Amino acid sequence: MALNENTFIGEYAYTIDAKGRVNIPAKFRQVLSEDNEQTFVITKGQDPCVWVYPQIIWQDIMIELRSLSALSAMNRTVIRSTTRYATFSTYDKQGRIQIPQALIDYAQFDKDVLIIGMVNKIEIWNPANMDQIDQANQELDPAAYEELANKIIL
Amino acid sequence: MALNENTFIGEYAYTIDAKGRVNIPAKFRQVLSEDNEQTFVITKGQDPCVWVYPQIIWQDIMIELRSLSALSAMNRTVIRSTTRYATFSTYDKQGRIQIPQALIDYAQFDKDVLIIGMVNKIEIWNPANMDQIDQANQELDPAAYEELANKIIL
DNA sequence: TTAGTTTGTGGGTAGTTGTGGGTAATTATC
DNA sequence: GATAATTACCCACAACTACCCACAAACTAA
Repeated sequence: MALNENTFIGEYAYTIDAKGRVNIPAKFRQVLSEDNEQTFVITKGQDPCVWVYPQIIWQDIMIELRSLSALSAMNRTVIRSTTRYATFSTYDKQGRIQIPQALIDYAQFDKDVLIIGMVNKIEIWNPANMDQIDQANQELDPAAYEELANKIIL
Repeated sequence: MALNENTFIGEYAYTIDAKGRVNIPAKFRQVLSEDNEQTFVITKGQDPCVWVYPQIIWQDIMIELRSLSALSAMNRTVIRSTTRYATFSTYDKQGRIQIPQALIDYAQFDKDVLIIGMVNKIEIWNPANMDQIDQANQELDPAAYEELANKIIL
């Protein structure tokens, strides 16, 4: 795999139009591997946002989910929540994907959206929700956050 | 890896032009390893400055981030805050990279900038901020200096 | 010193990108 | 099966970006 294939980083302020279409940032389209065939899987995020996977990555997620035992109620919940809202979507000639209405409602999209590269997937947020949630997560356990961040930042 | 590959030292006074472009010092370009493909990752520094990684070094950060499960809210926050302000940037024929507007604002760049080699990454400062912050940091905790002495021989 | 090369800085132009909207095809509803 | 609603595909355009050329200053070598 080429150096940065299917690796998404950065933040982009875009809009969602009346038809529920959102542009995939050009930089994200450029790092998509060929075998993705311009197709993403759009699903519900764990946070109040929308997750968008390249279909190649999604296949790996499916394999992982398959390996989870269905005996655990927790496992079943995880499988259900990631699978339930998932749809395939190929972007149009302008590079836009269509967000299903159910997810627009869930993530409370109005017009402006924030698109964030999350390495192996893409998050789409209502900007108003973003900072609020992120802040709250960080304050859950500042010490643990600090430790983890220090381990990663070079 | 050759001895001085991707190792940046020294300080350079350059300017940022109206289009937000900054020159990468020739000496820095010369020590870049081939596999960097003339590409850097530009992101927000911990101090009020801009950090620039060769993409090879950034790759290590990405590997760490990929290993974090998205089921943990804390992990998601760490990934988000790490990648949010980051962009890939290949330098142009004149050896310049483009600094995103958000980072120009954050680091308060006007026209003059100070470029500092930080061994495995590069820092870009507004010269006015530089002295001030550096001074403050040194006075922060003399004891911490002593502690560091046990780990590093200068 | 002088000529040739490299380096830093500025700006013009063509192509790309984000966004809006129109029309035809498809699907759903009665 | 007819009509309405939705979706897919196409075109248009302003704003932005990448790429190219130019040039002066700094450096290098003879």
